[in-house]
Amino acid sequence: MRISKVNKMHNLSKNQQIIFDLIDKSSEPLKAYAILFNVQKKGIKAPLQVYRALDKLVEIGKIHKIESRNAFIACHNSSCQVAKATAFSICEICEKVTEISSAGLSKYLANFKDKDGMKYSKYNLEFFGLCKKCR
Amino acid sequence: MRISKVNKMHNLSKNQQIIFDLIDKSSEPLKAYAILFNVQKKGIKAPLQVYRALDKLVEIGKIHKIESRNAFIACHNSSCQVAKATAFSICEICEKVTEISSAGLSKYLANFKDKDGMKYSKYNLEFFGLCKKCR
DNA sequence: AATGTTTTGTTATATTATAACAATGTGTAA
DNA sequence: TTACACATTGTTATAATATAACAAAACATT
Repeated sequence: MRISKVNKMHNLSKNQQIIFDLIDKSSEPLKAYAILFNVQKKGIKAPLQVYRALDKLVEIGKIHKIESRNAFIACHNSSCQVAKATAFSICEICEKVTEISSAGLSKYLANFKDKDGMKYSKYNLEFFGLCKKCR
Repeated sequence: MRISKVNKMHNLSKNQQIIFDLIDKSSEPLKAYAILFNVQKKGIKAPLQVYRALDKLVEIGKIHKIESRNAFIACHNSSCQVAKATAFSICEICEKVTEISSAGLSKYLANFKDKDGMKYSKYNLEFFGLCKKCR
């Protein structure tokens, strides 16, 4: 049943919930092994358990990977619909990362056509600069 | 001498030149250890020698890192001026990567202001989709 | 020639991520 | 409810990516 699968509520599994809660509570992006150390007391002992949960959470849009930092943050866009069209600002001093939700930006990028007239509904954009505090 | 330093021609060092040549001739992004294996016959034996050259080449804009792939491609923008404002399209099937040079896109992104009115002159954008051949 | 800087060479190690396999749990439909 | 498909877990081992620390050589100014 394709459609119900796609639309289905994602009840997180035990490990997924533990790891999502940790990332969601964090004020900064978390790296996989930082997560591992933090959840060892909860019985998650191996890197693979962490990576599997991270993969799933990324797939369903609950978290995003900051590619330039190999770190993960919870999605704070409207109900995590925007799993595949992400934009972030990253402070080069304090490493603060903020998810950007700008209708204008996402519209512009979703409609962008390359030289071959090709459009892309999936993208990841990382802006770098100095945040308010570090400026 | 600050100014001459900033503007100076980058005569590549021996290792930098070897590694740049390899990347420049490649039709696809190269990973660090793939580079290492390819240049061992030229006397570059250790990962660190590769990473140092890569760091420098990225810094001076001769190559770019494709963050989502941990791979490197030569810059094909007009004389590599655009070291810090990069955009790529990536085919999710064949992994072909193309650097996008669009005046409109770079203008839009350079002028983009976030909620705090903050602008960013440095960014990296990766589009994902299917290339012509794989569509 | 003296000086500061960059680059190199080298060994070791840290960090990030996946392979392979067996077992257990969960949702769904007959 | 039982059986089936599928997702998740647990585990050990290993692959892939990247940096630390230190000494020596090369290079570019003065």
